[in-house]
Amino acid sequence: MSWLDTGRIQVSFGEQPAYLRVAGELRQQITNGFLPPHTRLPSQARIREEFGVSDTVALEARKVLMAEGLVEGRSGSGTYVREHPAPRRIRRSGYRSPGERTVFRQEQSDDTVKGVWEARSDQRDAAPGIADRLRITAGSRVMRTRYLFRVEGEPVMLSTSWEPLALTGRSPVMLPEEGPLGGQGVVERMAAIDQVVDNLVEEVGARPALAEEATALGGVPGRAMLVIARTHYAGGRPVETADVVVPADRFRVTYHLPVR
Amino acid sequence: MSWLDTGRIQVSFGEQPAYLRVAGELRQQITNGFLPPHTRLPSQARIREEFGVSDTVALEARKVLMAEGLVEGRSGSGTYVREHPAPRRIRRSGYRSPGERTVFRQEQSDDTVKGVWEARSDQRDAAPGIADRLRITAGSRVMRTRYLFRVEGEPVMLSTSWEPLALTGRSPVMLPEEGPLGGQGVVERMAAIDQVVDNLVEEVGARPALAEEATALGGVPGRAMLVIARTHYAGGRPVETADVVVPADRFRVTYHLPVR
DNA sequence: TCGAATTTGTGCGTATGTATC
DNA sequence: GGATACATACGCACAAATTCG
Repeated sequence: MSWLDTGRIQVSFGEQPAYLRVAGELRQQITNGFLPPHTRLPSQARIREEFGVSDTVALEARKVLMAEGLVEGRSGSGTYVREHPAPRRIRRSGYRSPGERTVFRQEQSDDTVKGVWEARSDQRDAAPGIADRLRITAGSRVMRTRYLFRVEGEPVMLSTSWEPLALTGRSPVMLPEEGPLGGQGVVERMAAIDQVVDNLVEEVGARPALAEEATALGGVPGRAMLVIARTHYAGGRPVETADVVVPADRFRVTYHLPVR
Repeated sequence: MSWLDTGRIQVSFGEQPAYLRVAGELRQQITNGFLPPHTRLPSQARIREEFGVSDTVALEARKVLMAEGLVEGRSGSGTYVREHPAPRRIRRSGYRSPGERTVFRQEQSDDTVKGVWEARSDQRDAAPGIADRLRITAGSRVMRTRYLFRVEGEPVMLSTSWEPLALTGRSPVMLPEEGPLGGQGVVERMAAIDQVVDNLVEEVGARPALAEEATALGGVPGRAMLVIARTHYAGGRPVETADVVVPADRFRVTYHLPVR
C-alpha cells in the first residue's frame, strides 16, 4: 500500500548505496583534475538534479567527501575542493648532524623554514603511561616540558617531554631550556651528566585531536593528528621520553633505514 | 504556521548540535566504563526516547561514534562498544631477521599472531605519483600487486606494491607471489636479479580512509588510517615502492634507531 | 523450521537556522 | 535585503540481517 500512496521508488542497483556511488563519481572528478582545488562542487540541489537522487543522498555523498578531507563545506557559500599541500617532512635517521642541535631542528629538520618555539617546564608526578615509558615507578617526580613550535608565526607542532628527576635533579641540565646547555638537544644535555644516549625508539601513531590540542594548533577537535612517542635511551635505560603532536594532513615522518 | 501545524519544535541550546550532545553523553558512558566493551548501545529507538530526540539525531549520533571507532554497528543486531585493544606494533628497523621472510611478517612483525594474505597482481601504467617514487617516467609499465592481510580471519591491513617492469619484466621474479621465490620478501627477490637492496625509506602519514579502504577493512569512510609509503633502494635506485594502510586506532609503527 | 519482532542501514521529503554572496 | 547554500533537524518507509520464541 504505502509505496502506492506515496509514489516513492527505491531502486536497488545491487552493488553499492546511491550516496557512495555519487561520492565516487565526484571523487573521480576531483582526483582526475576535472574539479581542481578551490573550485566549487555542484550544490546539493544541483547534485540532486544531475545525478537524479534525493536531497539526502546528495547530502550523504558530500559528507563522505568531507570526511575524507577532499572537500570542505562552507556554510552559505558552497562545497570547495581542498588544496592538498605538500606535507612537511619530519626527517629521522637516528644520528644527528652537528647543525641540528636544537630540539626544534631535531624534530623539524626542514632547512628551508625557520621556526621558533616557546617552552614551559614544571615538576609533577609521573602518570602511569609516562612512568611505563621511562621505566620508573608511577608517581615518581619528573620534569615535564611543553613546547609550542611556530613556523612563520603559525603554531604547527606541540611537544611534551618528560625526564626523570631522579636523573637530572640537582644538575645543571635539570631545566631543558635554561642553564649553560639550555635549548640544546637531549643527547648533549644528557652527555653533560654522563648519560651517553645511544638509542632512540619512536612510535608513530595517529588519533583524533584532543580539544586542547585543537585549540593550540587552530583546528577542530577530532582532526587527525600524528603522534610520535619518542624515547631516548642511554645504555638501555630510558632518559627522556616525549610526545610530538602535529596535524596529520600537514606532516609526514620519514625514516631512512639501512638494510642488513 | 508550519511549526504550529506540525507541532515540531527546534530548541537551540546555543552551544552544540543535538547529535553531538547525544554522542558526547554516550561517549562519556563508554569511556568511564558504564558501557564496557562488547555491550550494546541503546538502539536507535531507545536513544530517541531516552534523549527526547528525533530518529535522525539518534542516527547521526551513532554515526559520530562509529566514525571515531568507539562503536561498531551490526546490521540487524545492534551497535556494540568496541574492544580497545592495545595497538598492534609494526616494528621496523631496516634489517630483517632470517625468520621474517614473507611480506606479511616483514610488515607485521608480530610474532604472537599468525596472519594470512591474499594478493592480486596486474600490469599497468605508472601514475605520476608512483612514477615519481620509482624515479621512472610516468606511464611506464609497472607490476602492481595488491594485498589484503587478515589476522584470525579479520582483514586488518591493505598494501599495494609497485615494481618497474623495466627491472623485473621477463625475469622469474616478475610476479611477486608466484615462481620459485613467490611470497618471499622484496630483498630476496631483487637479489635473484642482482639487485642488492641496501636502503629503505619509509614515510609515515595519516589520512582519512577512502571509501574503498573502509569497505575492505570494515570501517566507515573518514576513519583515520596510518599510511606507510615504503621504498626499497638498490644502489640508490628505487626498485620497489608500496603503500601500507592500516587503521590508525589499532596500529603503531615503531622505529628503533641507533644514535650517532 | 518457521515466522514475527527488532535493529541497522539506506533513502525520501520537508522545514528551518544561519552564513555568505 | 534577497538569493543561495550549507547544516541541522523532524518524520517516515523499507530492505536486509539478526534474534528469538
